[in-house]
Amino acid sequence: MPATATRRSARLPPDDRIAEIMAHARRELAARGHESFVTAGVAERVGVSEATIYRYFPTKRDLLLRVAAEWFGEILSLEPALARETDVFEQLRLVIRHSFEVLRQEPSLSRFVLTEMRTDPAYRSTEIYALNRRFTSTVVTVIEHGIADGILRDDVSPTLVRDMVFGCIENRAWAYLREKRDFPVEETADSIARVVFSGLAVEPLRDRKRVEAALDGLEAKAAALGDEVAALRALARR
Amino acid sequence: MPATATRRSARLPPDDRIAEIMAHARRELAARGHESFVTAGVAERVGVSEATIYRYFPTKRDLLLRVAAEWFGEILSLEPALARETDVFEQLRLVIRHSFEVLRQEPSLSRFVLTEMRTDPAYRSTEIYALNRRFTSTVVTVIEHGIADGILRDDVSPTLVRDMVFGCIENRAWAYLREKRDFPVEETADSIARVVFSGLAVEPLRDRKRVEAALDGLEAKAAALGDEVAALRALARR
DNA sequence: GAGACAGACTGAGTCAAACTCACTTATCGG
DNA sequence: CCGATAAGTGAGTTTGACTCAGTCTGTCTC
Repeated sequence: MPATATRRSARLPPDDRIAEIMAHARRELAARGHESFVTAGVAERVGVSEATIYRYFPTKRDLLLRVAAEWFGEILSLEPALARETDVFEQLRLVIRHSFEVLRQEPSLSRFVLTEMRTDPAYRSTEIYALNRRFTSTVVTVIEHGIADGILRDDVSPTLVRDMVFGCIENRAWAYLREKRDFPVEETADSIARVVFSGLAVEPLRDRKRVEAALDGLEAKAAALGDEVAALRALARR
Repeated sequence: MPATATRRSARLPPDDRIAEIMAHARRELAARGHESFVTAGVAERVGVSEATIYRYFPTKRDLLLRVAAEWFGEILSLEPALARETDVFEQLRLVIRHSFEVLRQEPSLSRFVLTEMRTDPAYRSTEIYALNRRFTSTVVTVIEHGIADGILRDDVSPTLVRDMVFGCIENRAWAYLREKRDFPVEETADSIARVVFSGLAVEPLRDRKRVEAALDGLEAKAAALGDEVAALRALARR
């Protein structure tokens, strides 16, 4: 073993090599963002020639896709313990806050998913799509539960609410993803949850029903009293 | 004039050449999308060498930016006659519908603005940003008017509503921008406007106040009648 | 322990597309 | 009609994705 040996990577079984490439690719993606992600950089990190990467991944895009899917999967597996929380408002707030935290902690991944994946005509057959769908569906479920419990109005499509919530999250997050401008996660999550909740709450209507019942009662009573008074007056006049 | 002359473009004053390049670049962008927009293609369309394009535009990105800004400006100048409409709900519906129409009629431009521009760290100093801001601000104005007129609740940030509305529009439009899957513009615009409007409408509260006043009146009247009846009863018993 | 072999690995390319530059030449004021 | 100005370009360079013919090595067989 000569001292000049440029410690080249030893020969490895495919699965190990693939895992190693993906691990380094993730670091490259996290560090530089997908815009300046270069295969040569990954090759150097791994200590292997570029051709080796192309042995296992047909294209750079394919490598990025697999890396992103794996990474995204790991992150989403850390879902907040929604099940334990029973309050609809609190559940909604947790999901929104978790989204913001993911966006803030992994900006490079988020940017890639948001700008590169969504534009792909094959997006819907992507693993990322399935993962994202599973994640956003928690909002739909929460809303549906709210409706079932009679807490939320039933005349609004839960998927429309989902699109509004996540669309809003993205819009708010872009300033951070672009310019690293920090923003109040807690506060924003709270505002969004509150708008959705108060906008969809069924409470005003329920109040009105109670009031209507009270009105009916009062009117009946007033009428009865009126009659009685009239009767008494007639009696008194006699 | 030999028959073999490859009708090269004649020498032109800078402004004319710039205009010509931008016109052809727009066609190229519309036809192929920004992903496969190549400067060589534009050069060929114009009938000029690639170097000529680089004489007037420092980078391909710069050319695209200027083309997009011009194009976007023209489209947004065709704003629907919102001023004439006084109904808050109707105004909201019109803005949303107009957005969908722009997205559908110019998918290549939309994709470019949505995926390439927003990611740019310098986005906020872009002309596109200013234009987009002016456009989306109509929603903020509409909401603010609604609040001022007492039609909408005043405890919700209009800019949050703006982000929800446009975020939702984008999410709904992506399926179309990706896969040319058509979608019901009218219906979706209507749904969004309705959610926002009914979610923020102040009506239930106003109703309740009127009802509370009526209740107070009735209760007072009932009490008065009760007293009178008691007095009359006493009189009658005598 | 030797020889064969599969297949992991790579050096040295090709190719496409953005971008550059030294040079050419049309046009226009005088 | 001439010369200066600047519009225009052919022939590059560069960068980065991707390819391929061939090399080398760990393992398996006998």
